[in-house]
Amino acid sequence: MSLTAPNNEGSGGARVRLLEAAVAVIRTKGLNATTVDDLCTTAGVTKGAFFHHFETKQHFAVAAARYWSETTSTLFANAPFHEHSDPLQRVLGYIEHRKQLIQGNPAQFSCLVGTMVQEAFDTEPAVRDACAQSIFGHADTLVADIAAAMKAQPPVIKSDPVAVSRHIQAVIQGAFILAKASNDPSIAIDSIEHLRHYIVLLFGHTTNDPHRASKQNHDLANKRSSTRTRTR
Amino acid sequence: MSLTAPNNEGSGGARVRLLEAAVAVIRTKGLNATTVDDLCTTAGVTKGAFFHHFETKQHFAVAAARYWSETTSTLFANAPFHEHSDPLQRVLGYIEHRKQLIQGNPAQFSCLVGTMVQEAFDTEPAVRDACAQSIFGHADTLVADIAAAMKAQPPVIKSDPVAVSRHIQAVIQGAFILAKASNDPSIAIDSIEHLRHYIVLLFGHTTNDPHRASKQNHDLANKRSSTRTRTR
DNA sequence: ACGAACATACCAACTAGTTGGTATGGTATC
DNA sequence: GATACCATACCAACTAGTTGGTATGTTCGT
Repeated sequence: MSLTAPNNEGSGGARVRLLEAAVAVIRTKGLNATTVDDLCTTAGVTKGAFFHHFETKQHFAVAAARYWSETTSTLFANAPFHEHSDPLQRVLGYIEHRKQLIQGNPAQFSCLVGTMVQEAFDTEPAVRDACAQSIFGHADTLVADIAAAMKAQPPVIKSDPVAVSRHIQAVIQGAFILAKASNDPSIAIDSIEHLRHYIVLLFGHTTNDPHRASKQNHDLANKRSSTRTRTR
Repeated sequence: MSLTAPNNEGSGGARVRLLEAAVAVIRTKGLNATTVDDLCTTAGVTKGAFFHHFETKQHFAVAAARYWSETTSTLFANAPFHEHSDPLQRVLGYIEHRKQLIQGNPAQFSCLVGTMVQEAFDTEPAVRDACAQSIFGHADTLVADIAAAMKAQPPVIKSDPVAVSRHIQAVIQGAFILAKASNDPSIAIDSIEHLRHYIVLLFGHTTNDPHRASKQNHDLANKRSSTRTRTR
């Protein structure tokens, strides 16, 4: 067993440690303000390790976006809201799930790729595309349920399931910006709540019953082991 | 008259030229990627002028946020949607107005302070606060109309006018992020359209009449001289 | 002539990326 | 089953270029 290893993870961990560091640091400072040295210090590795695993900082940003996609998609795939039998309840359960993830500092609950794409969209196409794949790939996971809900009960305003799934992401991303500006998560939560109202109204549930979906979701969460770690 | 002046605006213009440059450059590259030299080159002035007018780059960012607030608030104050007699139509007119401003490159229609706050919220409180004042100050301009609309016709789900005004801003900000990621303004437009649907549904107008507010707004715009320059 | 509004030249600190080297674990050979 | 060989993972020191900021002029309106 190695006694000289400076980190306590043994060999092979630098890459993942750097990507984890990216999630933490870039969400607080943004992509351009995050230096390679920042990342190395946070990850507990040296610059040599960084450029061994990643050709350039830009390549690293792309890898970070993909890493973000992979880790978050796993979390959402295992979230309890999928167990609802009704597709509309699954959609509302997703929104409720997103709402419950919003707490603490914006750097802890906001979206890595939403932050990065603002800085990279016009200057680094590769990073932008990786962020786009992350956002729209995530949105796509909602389309089937939205479409099924529309088939079961036609919306009061004719809508495209894909466009609705993207609108949901837009509201969430916008809520993060307002939370960052105000330094107050509750403002983001309020906006997600309005998003939930919209979906409810869109499917003709005009009665105001704010606790219904929320309660069902909560019950499901208690049935399982709560696997909350972080948000998207 | 000066013959030696390197810029064609005469003396005293450097400050405004730098602030105009900030709007253009920061919206495409972000705050941290924008160097002081970038700003000076774009503005056609030298570094000496920059640091004559602004103590530090951070102070400049605060000034840019305030300048953004001032210029955009003037534009919105003079927009034609205020002429609607019905408060709900004024709110829908605002949304329609925002939708029509979305075209071309995201750098041309997206929000300066929404971009900046993502980079500055945790590292530069002064910049964050200036951005917050810009966003929430703008949202506040909608509150009176939303409240009046609610008094005239109670919403189907009880809502706070302030929270609704902020939700509107959240959707718009989120729409910008999706437009940047996809490099496609139409995705942002789709989301604003869903926002309009939400307001319509919230006030009980369950009939799908998508052309009504849009048409009225368009008629108003034709009555006046179109003063479109740029968005917020 | 005097201060406000610039311009020019410069610097110390920082940044992405490089170089040359070391530690380690696996594998083929005998 | 020891040894030579090698690829991968990593480290410390260095470099060329960039960055925010400064020190010292110069110009111009009044």
